[in-house]
Amino acid sequence: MDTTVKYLNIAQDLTDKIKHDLYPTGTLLPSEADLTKLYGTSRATIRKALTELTNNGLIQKIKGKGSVVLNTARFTFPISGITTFSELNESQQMHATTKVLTLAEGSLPQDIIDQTQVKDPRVTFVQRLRTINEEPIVVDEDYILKSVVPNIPEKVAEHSLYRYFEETLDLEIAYATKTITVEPVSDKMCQFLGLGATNNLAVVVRSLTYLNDTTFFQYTVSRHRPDRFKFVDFARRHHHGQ
Amino acid sequence: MDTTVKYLNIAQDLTDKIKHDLYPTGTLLPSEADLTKLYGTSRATIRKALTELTNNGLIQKIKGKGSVVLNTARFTFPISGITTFSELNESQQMHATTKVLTLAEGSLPQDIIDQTQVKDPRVTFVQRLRTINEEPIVVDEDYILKSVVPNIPEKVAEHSLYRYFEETLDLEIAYATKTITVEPVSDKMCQFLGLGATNNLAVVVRSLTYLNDTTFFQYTVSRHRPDRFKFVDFARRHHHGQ
DNA sequence: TCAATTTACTTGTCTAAACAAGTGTGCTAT
DNA sequence: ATAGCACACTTGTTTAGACAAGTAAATTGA
Repeated sequence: MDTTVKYLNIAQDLTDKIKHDLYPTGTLLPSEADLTKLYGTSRATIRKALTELTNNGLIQKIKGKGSVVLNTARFTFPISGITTFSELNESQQMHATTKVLTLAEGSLPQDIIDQTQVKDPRVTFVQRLRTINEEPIVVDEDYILKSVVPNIPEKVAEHSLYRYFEETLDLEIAYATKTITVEPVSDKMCQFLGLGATNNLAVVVRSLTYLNDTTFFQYTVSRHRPDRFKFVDFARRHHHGQ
Repeated sequence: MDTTVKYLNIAQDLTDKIKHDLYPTGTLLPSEADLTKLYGTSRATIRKALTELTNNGLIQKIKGKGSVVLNTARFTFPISGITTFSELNESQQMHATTKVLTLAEGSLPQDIIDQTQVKDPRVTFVQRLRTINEEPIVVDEDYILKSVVPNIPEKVAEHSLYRYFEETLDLEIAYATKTITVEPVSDKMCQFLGLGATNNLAVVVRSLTYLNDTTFFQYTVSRHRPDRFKFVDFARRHHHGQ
């Protein structure tokens, strides 16, 4: 929490104050000059903090006017960015469970080997069923490179892979590429998800996850019940000028 | 194109060079010091340009090493951010058409009035069917506030709304919130999308779009054929530290 | 030979300062 | 009264410099 990095601390502090309605939606934040005095820092540092808030969709800066606090109420379900099931579960108040269906050694699917040019395709394969309020929501299949994570204890699979990666192994997860499609799934998958016979479609989210040093280390296929799937995104318009 | 803003020009130049393989995937960009000399500018400006590339998923910066060019080949279909059908159509090479099904005046749906607190709910309603290679792909329904855009010529609806907003009306589109869900749709919608009787599910993307001064001005509901829908995203991991 | 240290180079953070440009208020001259 | 202007305040861009901290290769010492 004490990041020792000023601009992140300031960004966190401003974020907290916005969430606690100390800076209400629709009002202006103090000007950069005022914030500079308030936090006893330089304007460049304040601006770096405000850039964070802008990227997170918390404020909109207007030249000549100031920083408007945006309505963040609709954003209580932020699945954009890389957020995990456990983190989602903790931020919301829900009765969620994770059941490990499979935990085994195996190899990365061939198309992913081709895509990532990985040398050593040995992986730990984890298949898990996630439920919320006793209702099946999603089946996650993770392929985790053994060259990066040699083994995964069963207890870890039952809880949070990411916490194990980041807190125990000190891996620095940096970025991921995701695709979302809708596809028919196998009968067994329909059973897991509790899908009726009339409809065998699931929402499939495929992720390739990379570490800070750009090494690929995890491939995930998540199959969601279509009637329980919701993806929320905040997007800024980049000026697509010629 | 000549933005007169240095860091954006540099970012565009570096982006072009990466796309043309002048800086190949997996190699390092010149160091910030070298780029400073190359472009005859300050390091802060170079760093602002590199931040753009980082946000766009083109490079990964590694402290002490440099900026690694990422494999952008898989990203030829970037629907993340706010990108429109027309822009997509032009960047890819496809035979796409737009057919205007409805162009009328109306009112914003009540739930959106509540969500946005808009005072004047009068809108122009545009319903359009998009096809690619003679195949129906998506039906877009746009509700555009008359208080911001008084009227929309039919010819504009046939081509690009955004080009009209940005280039003709000089509106500055800033950000949008999106949700993606999967929902059953009406029989008529099934007809438009060419969906068989066995399956009446469509991928529904709802967007609330805002201008630079935070005024809400457009609500869009897009219903996609599930078997033709693909959403691609690049996401960075924010450190969810305590 | 090999481990430890130094050194050079890299990115990350922070500061202070200047000017450009957009917004809004209020005064002034007509 | 009102149109126009000046002024104060806002964010946006750019510069130059300093130090911290991570990486990797070269050097040194045992």
